[in-house]
Amino acid sequence: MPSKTINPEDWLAALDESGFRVTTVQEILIDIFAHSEYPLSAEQAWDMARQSRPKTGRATVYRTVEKLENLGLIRRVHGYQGCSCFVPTLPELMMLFICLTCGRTDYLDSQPLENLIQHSEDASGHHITESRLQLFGACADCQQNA
Amino acid sequence: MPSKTINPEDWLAALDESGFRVTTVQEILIDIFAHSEYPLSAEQAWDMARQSRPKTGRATVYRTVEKLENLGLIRRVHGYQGCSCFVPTLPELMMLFICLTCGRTDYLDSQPLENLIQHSEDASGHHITESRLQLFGACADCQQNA
DNA sequence: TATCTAATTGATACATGGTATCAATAAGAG
DNA sequence: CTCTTATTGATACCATGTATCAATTAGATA
Repeated sequence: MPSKTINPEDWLAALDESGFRVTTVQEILIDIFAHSEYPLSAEQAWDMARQSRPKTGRATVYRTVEKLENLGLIRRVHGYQGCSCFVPTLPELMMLFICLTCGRTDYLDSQPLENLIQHSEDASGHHITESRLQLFGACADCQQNA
Repeated sequence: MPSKTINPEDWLAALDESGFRVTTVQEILIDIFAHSEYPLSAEQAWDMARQSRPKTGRATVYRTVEKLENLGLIRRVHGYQGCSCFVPTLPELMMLFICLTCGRTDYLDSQPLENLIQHSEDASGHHITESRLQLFGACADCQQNA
């Protein structure tokens, strides 16, 4: 089972190493995304950021979300309620599962996906450089409580 | 290798069977989507529809696209240039490959995906009811012409 | 610590993609 | 052919995201 630990310190270090400044707003947003169990939109993140820092600007949040996405720290969720939410990226390539009942996300071992890609490349002749897989359904907990 | 034939007649029949009226605009749009090699946005479809019927309204196109999506005749592509384009749905569940060079789509056999889902269900305890997989890269043709 | 410079920010205006409204039109059942 | 109502087009509207630009602030340097 893959590790599911996310460390905000590492994100700040990644910002720094990429030549960006470490600012208050970015610290707040990193903390928000790193600790959320649910996918968050920029708009939701803005609401949450203003709870701890009311004058936070909307554009700043959108810019920071874009920056975090470009750095690979968060990734976009292509869900059933649109495609504007983000979850933390885990170090290894992992498949994302989203529970349609409680909304929580889980990361699954991606070895089967790597096998699938290899197989599909061989069968089709295409060279596959990127993949995007998401799984939806009822998580183990929600099945029990149904 | 799965069949890749799309028949506009079947789409019109599907509209009819679902209790919708078969109108000129919908015929035009069905023809556009059924014959496009590339994913099309509602906006692009609107432009194309107006070439054969200039007074076609924008809202009508958006409504028709939504209807076709709800009927399962077209499906949304979650691509790198946004998530607002659609491709025809093929009868069987198939994995979508999109060439990042020429933009064309290809449908691959989805048996490996079904195996993957089965495996992930067993390993995680989640009940998976929906999946969304897209593959990106260079198609066989574009590799040769590179 | 004080100074300096450019990255970052917030406010605003703007652009894009999509939806609600509603009178006019047209599909298709009788 | 008539009638009912789904569908349409025009318009206004909304939501999400982006460009602009003066003000602020991180953090390097003195």
